[in-house]
Amino acid sequence: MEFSQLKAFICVAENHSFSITANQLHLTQPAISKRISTLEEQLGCILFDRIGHHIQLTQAGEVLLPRAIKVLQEVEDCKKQLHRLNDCVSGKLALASSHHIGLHRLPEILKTYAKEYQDVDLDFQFIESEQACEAVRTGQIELAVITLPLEPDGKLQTIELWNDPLICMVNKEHPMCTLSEVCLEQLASYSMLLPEKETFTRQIIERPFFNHQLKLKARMTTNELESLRMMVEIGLGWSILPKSMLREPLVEIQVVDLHLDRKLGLVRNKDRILSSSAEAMINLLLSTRDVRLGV
Amino acid sequence: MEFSQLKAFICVAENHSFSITANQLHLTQPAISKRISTLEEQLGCILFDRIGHHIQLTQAGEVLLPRAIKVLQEVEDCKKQLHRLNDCVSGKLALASSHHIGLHRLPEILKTYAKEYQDVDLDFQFIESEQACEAVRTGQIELAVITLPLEPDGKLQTIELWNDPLICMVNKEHPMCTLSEVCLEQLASYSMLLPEKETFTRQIIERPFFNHQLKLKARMTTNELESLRMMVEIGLGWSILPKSMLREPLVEIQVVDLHLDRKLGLVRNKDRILSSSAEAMINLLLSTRDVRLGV
DNA sequence: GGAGTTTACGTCCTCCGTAAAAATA
DNA sequence: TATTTTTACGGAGGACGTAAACTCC
Repeated sequence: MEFSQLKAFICVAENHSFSITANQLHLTQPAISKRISTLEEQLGCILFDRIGHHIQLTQAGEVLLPRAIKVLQEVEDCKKQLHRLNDCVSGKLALASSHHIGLHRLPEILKTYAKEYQDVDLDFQFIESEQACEAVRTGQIELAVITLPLEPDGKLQTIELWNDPLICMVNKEHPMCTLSEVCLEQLASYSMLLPEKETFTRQIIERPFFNHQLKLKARMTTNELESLRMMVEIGLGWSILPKSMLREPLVEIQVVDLHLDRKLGLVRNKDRILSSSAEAMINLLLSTRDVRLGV
Repeated sequence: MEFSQLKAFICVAENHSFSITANQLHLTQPAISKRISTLEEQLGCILFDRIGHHIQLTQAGEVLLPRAIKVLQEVEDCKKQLHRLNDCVSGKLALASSHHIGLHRLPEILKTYAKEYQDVDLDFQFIESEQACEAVRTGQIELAVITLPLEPDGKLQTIELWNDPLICMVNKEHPMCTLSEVCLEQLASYSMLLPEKETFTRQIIERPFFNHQLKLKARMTTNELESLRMMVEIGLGWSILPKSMLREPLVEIQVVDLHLDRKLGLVRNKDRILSSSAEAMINLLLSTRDVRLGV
C-alpha cells in the first residue's frame, strides 16, 4: 500500500470518477485506473463497483475511506510539525557546565531561559569541563558551558563567551605579600596548590612555568576551584585562580610577565543537528558575551 | 514520503543502526542509507545524527518517530479490518421488496436476520418489483426480493426462492360459481380486474389470453394485490391472484388448461461486489427456498 | 457519436544490489 | 584491522503516457 494509491482512492471516492481524479492529480486516466486496481489487488478486495459509468464504493471501500483519510491527515500533520520545529522552541535540552561556571555565570541565564522557553524540558548537570567535552563528543549532552580547551578538536565547535582572567593569589600573611612584585622563579620556589591533572585550567597555569623550565611545588590538587581557594585561604600556599574569586583574606600577587586568562564558552558537536532548544540557549548565551571578545 | 521509508526510519531509530535495519528488512545497508537520506531530503530536515558509528535521533527525528509508528499502525489496522470483512457481517444493507412479499413472506425472515446480525444497518423499503429492478441496476439498492421478471436481464442476477401459484378467484355470488369449470373464452367474457400495467404479475396473467387472441375486459387496475382482492370481494369482477390470498367470501374457479404461477425471488446486480450483509441475507433467504424449486 | 474505463505496449525513472571508498572503533 | 556508513554505477522492475478497444449514455 502506498500513499499515492490512498490519495487516488480518496479522490475517486469523492468524485465518483476516475477521469476527474486524473485531472485533479495531474495524471492520465489509465494511471488512476491502474493505481486503484493495483491497490485492490494488494488489499485482496474490490473497492469500487463499476456500474456502467457510475463509480461507487463497495462495503470494503466504505471501510477503507475514513481510515485512508485519517492516515493521510496524520502524514500531513507530521510534515507541518516538522516544518514548525524551526519556528518553535521545544523539546529536550541536555546541557552541562562546570561547577564554577554553573554557580557563578549560569544562574541568571538559566532563570531567563526557563522563563522564556517553558516548553523546553531542561536537563542540566554539572560535569568537569574535560568530561563535558567527551559527553558532547559522544552525543550524551548537546551543549556544554565550560572552560574551553586549549587545543581545538576537529569534532567540536567551541564558541568563546567570556574571558576569565587568572591571577596569582595568596593569604595576606604569606611572605610574598611584602614584595611589590615577583618573578616566575620566585613564585615557583614557594609551595602551591593546583587544580587536578588533565584539567584545562591546570594546563593554562602550568604552561608558562613549563616554557621557562620551572617545576612547580604542588602540595595538593583538587578538582574544584572553590576548595582550591579554601586551601589558599588557610595558608597552604599560593595558587592561580580566577580574579573574580579574590576576597578576604586573599590578596593578589603581581607577577612579572604573567598575564593568564582562560576562555569560558560553549561546546557543541559539529556532527549534530542543533535542536531548537539548543539554538535558543546559544543565542541567549551570545547576548551575554564579553564585549572585549568581540575585538 | 513513502511507507517503506517510514518503516526503515522506525527500524533505524529502534536499533540505532543502519546495518541491523538492513538485515531485519531483508535489504542491503546502502538501500537503507538511501531511504533515510531521501526521506530527510524530502522532509527538509535531518532525522539522525551520525556521530561516528553511533546513530541517534535528532529533535526532528524524535518528533517524527511516534507519529510514524502511529501511521503504520493505522495502515495495519486497515488491512486487518478489510480482511476481517469476509468473516464478519456488518455494514449497511439496502434491501427492497414488493408490498405483497414484504407483508407476507419477509416478516419472519427480517426478524431472524435482525436478531442474528445486529451489526448490520438495515435499510428496508417497499418498491414495486419493476422499479426495484431498476434500483438494483443503478446500484441504489443492493438486493430486491420481488416477483421475478419473465425476461432475463444481462446485468441482473435473479435467484428463484418461492413458487407462487396464481388462481382465478371471484366472489362466491358470481355467476361463474355455478359452473364446475370454465374455459378461457368464458372467463374472458366476464369483466375482471388487473394489476397495473407494466407489472410482472400482469404480464403473467395476460400471456395465456394473448396467446389465444382473447381480449380481457379489465374494469379497473391497481398497483397492489391487496386492493385488487378487495375489489374482487365487493363483486367488481374476477381476477387472478396468488392462491395464498384466497379467503372468504372468495372462491377459486377451475379454469381449463390454465396453470399460472409467478416466481418470487431475489435480484442483485452482477457488476456489484456483494457486501457481507447482503451475502448473509441471501443465505438466509435460500434456506427458506421452496423445495419444489430444487427439482 | 461522445464520454468514461480498461487493456496493451513502449519509455523513463526509481530503487535495489554490488563494489569501492571513507571514517571510526 | 574490522566494522559501519557513504558514494558510485549498472541492471531490473515499476509507473506513467499514448493509443486502441470496449462499454455505456
